Amino acid sequence: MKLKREFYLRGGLEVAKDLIGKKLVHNSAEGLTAGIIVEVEAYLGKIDAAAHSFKGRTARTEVTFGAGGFAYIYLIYGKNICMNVVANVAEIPDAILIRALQPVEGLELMQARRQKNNLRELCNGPGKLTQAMAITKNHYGADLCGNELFIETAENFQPEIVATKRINVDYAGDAANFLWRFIQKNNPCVSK
DNA sequence: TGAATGATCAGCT
DNA sequence: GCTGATCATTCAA
Repeated sequence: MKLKREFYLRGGLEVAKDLIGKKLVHNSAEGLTAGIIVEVEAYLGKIDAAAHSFKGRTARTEVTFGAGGFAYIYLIYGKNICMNVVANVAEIPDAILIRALQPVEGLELMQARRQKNNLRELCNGPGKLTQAMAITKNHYGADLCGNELFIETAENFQPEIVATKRINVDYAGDAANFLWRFIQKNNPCVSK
Protein backbone atom coordinates (compact mmCIF):
# COMPACT_ATOMS: atom_id res chain seq x y z
CA MET A 1 0.00 0.00 0.00
CA LYS A 2 1.35 3.38 -1.00
CA LEU A 3 1.95 5.84 1.85
CA LYS A 4 -0.49 8.75 1.88
CA ARG A 5 0.26 12.45 2.30
CA GLU A 6 -0.65 12.36 6.01
CA PHE A 7 2.26 9.97 6.69
CA TYR A 8 4.73 12.69 5.68
CA LEU A 9 3.06 15.64 7.41
CA ARG A 10 4.32 14.59 10.87
CA GLY A 11 7.56 15.51 12.66
CA GLY A 12 10.80 14.48 10.99
CA LEU A 13 11.93 12.07 13.71
CA GLU A 14 8.65 10.13 13.67
CA VAL A 15 8.64 9.93 9.88
CA ALA A 16 12.30 8.81 9.87
CA LYS A 17 11.65 5.92 12.28
CA ASP A 18 8.52 4.87 10.41
CA LEU A 19 10.38 4.81 7.09
CA ILE A 20 12.54 1.91 8.26
CA GLY A 21 11.10 -1.27 6.72
CA LYS A 22 9.09 0.58 4.06
CA LYS A 23 9.69 0.01 0.34
CA LEU A 24 11.07 2.73 -1.96
CA VAL A 25 9.91 2.21 -5.57
CA HIS A 26 11.10 3.87 -8.78
CA ASN A 27 9.07 3.12 -11.88
CA SER A 28 11.58 4.28 -14.51
CA ALA A 29 11.51 4.11 -18.31
CA GLU A 30 14.11 1.30 -18.15
CA GLY A 31 12.10 -0.76 -15.68
CA LEU A 32 10.98 -0.94 -12.08
CA THR A 33 13.40 -1.07 -9.15
CA ALA A 34 12.59 -1.20 -5.44
CA GLY A 35 14.30 -1.69 -2.09
CA ILE A 36 13.45 -1.90 1.61
CA ILE A 37 14.66 1.17 3.50
CA VAL A 38 17.13 -0.03 6.16
CA GLU A 39 18.99 3.19 7.06
CA VAL A 40 17.94 6.86 7.29
CA GLU A 41 19.03 10.11 8.95
CA ALA A 42 16.71 12.90 10.12
CA TYR A 43 17.54 16.59 9.55
CA LEU A 44 15.29 19.07 11.38
CA GLY A 45 16.14 22.41 9.80
CA LYS A 46 14.72 24.63 12.55
CA ILE A 47 17.03 23.34 15.29
CA ASP A 48 19.71 21.28 13.51
CA ALA A 49 23.04 22.91 12.61
CA ALA A 50 23.85 19.95 10.35
CA ALA A 51 20.83 20.51 8.08
CA HIS A 52 21.16 22.33 4.78
CA SER A 53 18.02 24.29 5.61
CA PHE A 54 19.30 25.46 9.04
CA LYS A 55 20.71 28.73 7.70
CA GLY A 56 17.48 29.66 5.99
CA ARG A 57 15.64 29.28 2.72
CA THR A 58 17.78 29.07 -0.44
CA ALA A 59 17.10 27.97 -4.01
CA ARG A 60 18.46 24.50 -3.22
CA THR A 61 16.50 23.91 -0.01
CA GLU A 62 13.26 25.51 -1.21
CA VAL A 63 11.39 22.21 -1.49
CA THR A 64 12.10 21.30 2.15
CA PHE A 65 10.11 24.37 3.22
CA GLY A 66 7.04 23.05 1.45
CA ALA A 67 4.67 20.32 2.67
CA GLY A 68 5.94 16.77 3.33
CA GLY A 69 5.87 13.94 0.82
CA PHE A 70 8.15 15.38 -1.87
CA ALA A 71 11.72 14.49 -2.89
CA TYR A 72 14.70 16.72 -1.99
CA ILE A 73 17.62 15.76 -4.25
CA TYR A 74 21.10 17.29 -4.19
CA LEU A 75 24.63 16.70 -5.46
CA ILE A 76 27.37 16.25 -2.87
CA TYR A 77 31.18 16.19 -3.25
CA GLY A 78 30.83 16.91 -6.95
CA LYS A 79 29.88 13.31 -7.71
CA ASN A 80 27.14 11.80 -5.64
CA ILE A 81 23.40 12.31 -5.75
CA CYS A 82 21.56 12.00 -2.43
CA MET A 83 17.82 11.58 -1.95
CA ASN A 84 15.79 12.97 0.95
CA VAL A 85 12.13 12.65 1.83
CA VAL A 86 10.61 15.98 2.90
CA ALA A 87 8.60 15.71 6.13
CA ASN A 88 6.34 17.96 8.24
CA VAL A 89 3.97 20.73 7.17
CA ALA A 90 4.85 23.78 5.06
CA GLU A 91 7.39 26.25 6.56
CA ILE A 92 9.00 23.57 8.77
CA PRO A 93 11.98 22.23 6.80
CA ASP A 94 12.35 18.63 8.03
CA ALA A 95 14.07 16.16 5.70
CA ILE A 96 14.98 12.48 5.90
CA LEU A 97 18.13 11.31 4.09
CA ILE A 98 17.73 7.81 2.65
CA ARG A 99 21.13 6.19 3.32
CA ALA A 100 20.66 2.51 2.43
CA LEU A 101 18.26 -0.01 0.92
CA GLN A 102 17.95 -3.78 0.76
CA PRO A 103 17.26 -4.43 -2.95
CA VAL A 104 14.08 -6.47 -3.61
CA GLU A 105 12.91 -5.74 -7.17
CA GLY A 106 14.68 -5.02 -10.46
CA LEU A 107 17.91 -6.59 -9.21
CA GLU A 108 19.42 -7.10 -12.66
CA LEU A 109 18.76 -3.49 -13.60
CA MET A 110 20.45 -2.31 -10.40
CA GLN A 111 23.43 -4.57 -11.01
CA ALA A 112 23.81 -3.21 -14.55
CA ARG A 113 23.61 0.42 -13.39
CA ARG A 114 26.13 -0.13 -10.59
CA GLN A 115 28.49 -2.51 -12.40
CA LYS A 116 28.37 -4.76 -9.32
CA ASN A 117 26.77 -8.13 -8.63
CA ASN A 118 27.04 -8.36 -4.85
CA LEU A 119 23.59 -7.36 -3.52
CA ARG A 120 25.09 -5.75 -0.44
CA GLU A 121 27.15 -3.38 -2.58
CA LEU A 122 24.22 -2.10 -4.64
CA CYS A 123 22.52 0.26 -2.19
CA ASN A 124 24.64 0.50 1.02
CA GLY A 125 25.16 4.27 0.86
CA PRO A 126 23.24 7.40 -0.17
CA GLY A 127 25.15 7.95 -3.43
CA LYS A 128 25.01 4.26 -4.33
CA LEU A 129 21.28 3.76 -3.98
CA THR A 130 20.51 6.75 -6.20
CA GLN A 131 22.74 5.16 -8.87
CA ALA A 132 21.08 1.77 -8.55
CA MET A 133 17.58 3.28 -8.58
CA ALA A 134 18.45 5.82 -11.34
CA ILE A 135 17.35 8.76 -9.19
CA THR A 136 18.66 12.05 -10.61
CA LYS A 137 18.31 15.79 -10.06
CA ASN A 138 15.33 15.63 -12.42
CA HIS A 139 13.46 14.13 -9.47
CA TYR A 140 13.98 17.26 -7.37
CA GLY A 141 10.53 18.14 -6.02
CA ALA A 142 8.95 14.89 -7.26
CA ASP A 143 5.65 14.07 -5.53
CA LEU A 144 6.06 10.85 -3.52
CA CYS A 145 2.29 10.39 -3.68
CA GLY A 146 2.59 10.12 -7.48
CA ASN A 147 3.21 7.10 -9.71
CA GLU A 148 6.89 7.30 -10.70
CA LEU A 149 8.79 7.59 -7.41
CA PHE A 150 6.96 6.57 -4.23
CA ILE A 151 7.10 4.62 -0.96
CA GLU A 152 4.80 1.79 0.10
CA THR A 153 4.40 -0.59 3.03
CA ALA A 154 6.34 -3.87 2.80
CA GLU A 155 4.81 -7.20 3.78
CA ASN A 156 6.63 -9.76 5.91
CA PHE A 157 9.12 -7.29 7.33
CA GLN A 158 9.54 -6.69 11.07
CA PRO A 159 11.36 -3.42 11.80
CA GLU A 160 13.91 -3.54 14.65
CA ILE A 161 15.17 0.00 14.92
CA VAL A 162 18.47 1.13 16.43
CA ALA A 163 19.29 4.85 16.87
CA THR A 164 22.90 6.06 16.43
CA LYS A 165 24.87 9.24 15.72
CA ARG A 166 24.73 10.58 12.19
CA ILE A 167 27.57 10.07 9.73
CA ASN A 168 29.97 12.77 8.45
CA VAL A 169 28.42 15.77 10.18
CA ASP A 170 31.33 16.53 12.54
CA TYR A 171 31.35 20.11 11.24
CA ALA A 172 27.98 20.72 12.98
CA GLY A 173 29.17 20.96 16.60
CA ASP A 174 26.68 19.62 19.17
CA ALA A 175 24.30 18.55 16.42
CA ALA A 176 26.84 15.88 15.44
CA ASN A 177 25.98 14.02 18.65
CA PHE A 178 22.22 13.77 18.09
CA LEU A 179 20.99 10.18 17.78
CA TRP A 180 19.11 10.89 14.58
CA ARG A 181 20.37 8.03 12.41
CA PHE A 182 18.04 5.04 12.41
CA ILE A 183 19.03 1.60 11.12
CA GLN A 184 17.47 -1.84 10.85
CA LYS A 185 19.20 -4.08 13.41
CA ASN A 186 21.68 -6.60 11.99
CA ASN A 187 20.83 -5.86 8.37
CA PRO A 188 23.85 -6.43 6.09
CA CYS A 189 22.82 -3.68 3.66
CA VAL A 190 23.42 -0.69 5.98
CA SER A 191 26.47 1.46 5.16
CA LYS A 192 29.89 0.81 6.79
C1' DT B 1 32.93 37.40 -10.24
C1' DG B 2 35.60 34.34 -7.46
C1' DA B 3 36.84 31.17 -3.78
C1' DA B 4 35.65 27.75 -0.37
C1' DT B 5 33.44 23.56 0.79
C1' DG B 6 30.80 19.32 1.43
C1' DA B 7 24.54 14.72 4.67
C1' DT B 8 30.41 10.47 -0.35
C1' DC B 9 32.75 6.87 -3.03
C1' DA B 10 36.35 4.07 -4.93
C1' DG B 11 40.77 2.80 -4.90
C1' DC B 12 44.92 2.20 -2.62
C1' DT B 13 48.02 1.04 1.50
C1' DG C 1 42.38 3.13 7.56
C1' DC C 2 43.38 7.14 4.44
C1' DT C 3 43.06 10.24 0.52
C1' DG C 4 41.93 12.40 -3.94
C1' DA C 5 38.29 13.33 -7.14
C1' DT C 6 35.12 16.94 -8.68
C1' DC C 7 31.36 20.58 -9.19
C1' DA C 8 26.86 22.73 -7.64
C1' DT C 9 25.84 25.78 -4.23
C1' DT C 10 26.76 29.35 -1.23
C1' DC C 11 28.46 33.65 0.36
C1' DA C 12 31.47 37.57 0.35
C1' DA C 13 32.73 41.63 -2.20
